[in-house]
Amino acid sequence: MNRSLTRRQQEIYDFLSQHGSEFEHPPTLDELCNALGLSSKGSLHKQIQALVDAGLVEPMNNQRRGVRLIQEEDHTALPVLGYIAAGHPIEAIEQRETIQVPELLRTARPCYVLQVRGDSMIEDGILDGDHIVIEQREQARNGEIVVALIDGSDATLKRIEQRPGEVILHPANSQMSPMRFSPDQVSIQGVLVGQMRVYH
Amino acid sequence: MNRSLTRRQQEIYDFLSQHGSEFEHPPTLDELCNALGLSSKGSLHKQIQALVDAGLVEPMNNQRRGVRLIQEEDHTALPVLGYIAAGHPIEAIEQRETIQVPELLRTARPCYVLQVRGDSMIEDGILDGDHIVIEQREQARNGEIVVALIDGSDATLKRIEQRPGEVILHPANSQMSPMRFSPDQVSIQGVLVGQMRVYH
DNA sequence: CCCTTATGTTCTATGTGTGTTCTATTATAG
DNA sequence: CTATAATAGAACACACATAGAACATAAGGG
Repeated sequence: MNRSLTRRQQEIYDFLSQHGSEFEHPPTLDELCNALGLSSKGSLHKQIQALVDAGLVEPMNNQRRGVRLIQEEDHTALPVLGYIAAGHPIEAIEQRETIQVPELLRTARPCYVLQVRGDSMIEDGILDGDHIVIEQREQARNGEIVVALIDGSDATLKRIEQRPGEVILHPANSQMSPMRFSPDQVSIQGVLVGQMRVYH
Repeated sequence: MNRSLTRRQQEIYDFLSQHGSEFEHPPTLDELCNALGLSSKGSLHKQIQALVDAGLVEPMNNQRRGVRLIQEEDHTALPVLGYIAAGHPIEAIEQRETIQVPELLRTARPCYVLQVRGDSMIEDGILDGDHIVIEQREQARNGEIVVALIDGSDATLKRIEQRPGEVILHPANSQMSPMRFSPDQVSIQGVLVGQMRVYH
């Protein structure tokens, strides 16, 4: 889809990117002309139409200040919802953040990313600061590592064991003990499908 | 398809590779002529046409600045060179393989990916089967985890400690012992900058 | 509600940068 | 010598860009 833009179109696109991050409202055609050193908004309009056709700018049907860039979503990116530390609610990140996730590390189902806090899974090779990829689903098989919500408030990352009448959450840290709950206390938020770590 | 290029064609191709990584827009034929010391764009055009026929350059149908190299490279992908197991040469993969690597997990320098075999770094959270991202360089700071080549043949992934007159490679496995070498026995192949694991 | 103003849309005309094609000439290798 | 590669240069065709006028539509004020 990223067809080649002409030099001028690229210039206009770059200016729009720049402008969009600085000002709340898109510019008018006249303002654009002024900024780009053009004297004919008719010419400019033609260029912008090319960007619309290229799928980079929203179609502006007679709207004022309608020159808005289409923010094309990166299909390889997933939202980073926040931090997960054993025994605390998931701590949301202020502004919406995303991170690229290789296809290999995700599944066809909806996934999201959390950042790990703490050492509760250290013996399974999940360290403090790691990014983990979670597949969003409400059921898990025994032995899977899940994001579990306890009593509707506290989230934790543990290996799950579901027995008749009870649910056991196993940490991977010999200094911590498995936790037992009744099934109605525990709701599964997702299952671990990938993990990433930065060393630099 | 990859028929042999003539001397001039190779030269042009090389220049285009160079240019493409530096400038956003492809050059015009005139610019190319100038850069290559030609005075006839007609001649150049013929050469470029040969590159098009060879499948190395996109067909430029009357487009301005249409001299683009064909590149199907996914910029988020890195080559997977093979498996690394302590004390063996890196086992190359038959067919060239690549894997997507998030920007966060790589650096600006050239990087490649290996897959880990064995548990020698298990206590640092690097498990059998993990994919690791290696930044290609020949020097390392003490404490960094490196791909080291011992005696020119055996590759291994260890934490490095460089002392005057000796190099110590530390595994992260209490059942294994640090290994000592003289500096001329050890050559650093790269430094660990990222790690990924699949759980599904 | 109408009028004005600001702004987006459409059209024609024009210039020029740039790719294309051609012919002719000169190297270079076998 | 012959064939291939490489070059120059002219002539051409078209993509790209621009200006400017005229028209259409939205927004706001009286």
